[in-house]
Amino acid sequence: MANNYTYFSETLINWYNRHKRNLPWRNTTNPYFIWLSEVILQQTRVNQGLPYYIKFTEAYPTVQDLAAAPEDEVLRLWQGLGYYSRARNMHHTAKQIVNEYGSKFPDNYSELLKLKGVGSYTAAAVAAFAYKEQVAVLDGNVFRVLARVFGISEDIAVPASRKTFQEQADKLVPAAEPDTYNQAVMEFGAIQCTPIMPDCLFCPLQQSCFAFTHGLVQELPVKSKAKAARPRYFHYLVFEWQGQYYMRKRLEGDIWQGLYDFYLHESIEKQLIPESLLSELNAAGIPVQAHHLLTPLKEYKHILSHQKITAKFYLIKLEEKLKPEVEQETRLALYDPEKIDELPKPVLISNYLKDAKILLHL
DNA sequence: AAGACGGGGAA
DNA sequence: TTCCCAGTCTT
Repeated sequence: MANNYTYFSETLINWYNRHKRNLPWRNTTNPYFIWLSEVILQQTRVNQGLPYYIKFTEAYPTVQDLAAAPEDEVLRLWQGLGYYSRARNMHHTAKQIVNEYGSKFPDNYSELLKLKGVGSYTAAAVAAFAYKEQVAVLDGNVFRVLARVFGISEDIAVPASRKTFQEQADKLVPAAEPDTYNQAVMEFGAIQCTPIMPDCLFCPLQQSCFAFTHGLVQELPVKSKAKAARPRYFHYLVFEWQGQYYMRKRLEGDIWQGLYDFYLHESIEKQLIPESLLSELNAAGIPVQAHHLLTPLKEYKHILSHQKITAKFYLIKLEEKLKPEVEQETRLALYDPEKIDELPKPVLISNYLKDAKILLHL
């Protein structure tokens, strides 16, 4: 053992070579594929991201293919993965790579960091995996492993703690194979040094682990609790006209930017106030009366990490199409079910469309 | 520094 | 229920 740092990295690489999963983005040094996988895997478990990685690499084998795709198509492929700004930023960056970088990826950490949607984690990951740059990735797994092995008790939810972890992480990256080492720490955190019930009994770092030797495995890492999700009450008006449905693309400033949903009326309290809705519709020039608003039987609960949405859908058959100026003002447009299938939609909306048998597959 | 931003799976 | 996941951007 040369020193503790090389012991740590060599032990992890040895462990990794015996326990690693065979994942497709590990069998390539193509920076485009690696970047794609890293963006998909941000705040996302491997099992959830894997099918999306397959879909994206098949639909867009090169960065030029991704750059050339319409945004709606990219978001539709991303549908269900969440954090949709990742897809929008990724698309933006693909176009930038093609138009400003001659379709060639930046080949070092600091240049990668300039790309939209590429933060310190992704820049380090691409630099290490595609170019073998000696940089340390720092993700949730690495925070946890370092906190336990080295006994770092700073709150990992606080940005200021990052410095301590980054300094520790930087000391550990070997010059020889930074790519394998970085894969190894993360894989170790994902499989062995898990958040709950870590497999300390068969851990190769057991005797050198601060948390294990001090009986602090349950206490590390320290992470302050997230705020409670705020409740929101959505009343969706599903306007139908001759088998077609009015939908609209969501704007920036709220969840689901760029995805399509229906006319949305939000209420502060759970209960809909019909007078409030009807006057709003009247002002917008949409001919709906109180008796059209039959209380839906089903209530949809949609839980996000920061919002708890309760949604009801009111299907309203229109006698005639909305006037063009009303369509323009409300940004509503008529789509048939085949077209609706192709639109990128929040999971909540997809669930409704399926239940209402407006969309049969999905 | 704190908040916004999705959705799913494990215990 | 609670946690948290191969984080980034905005304010």
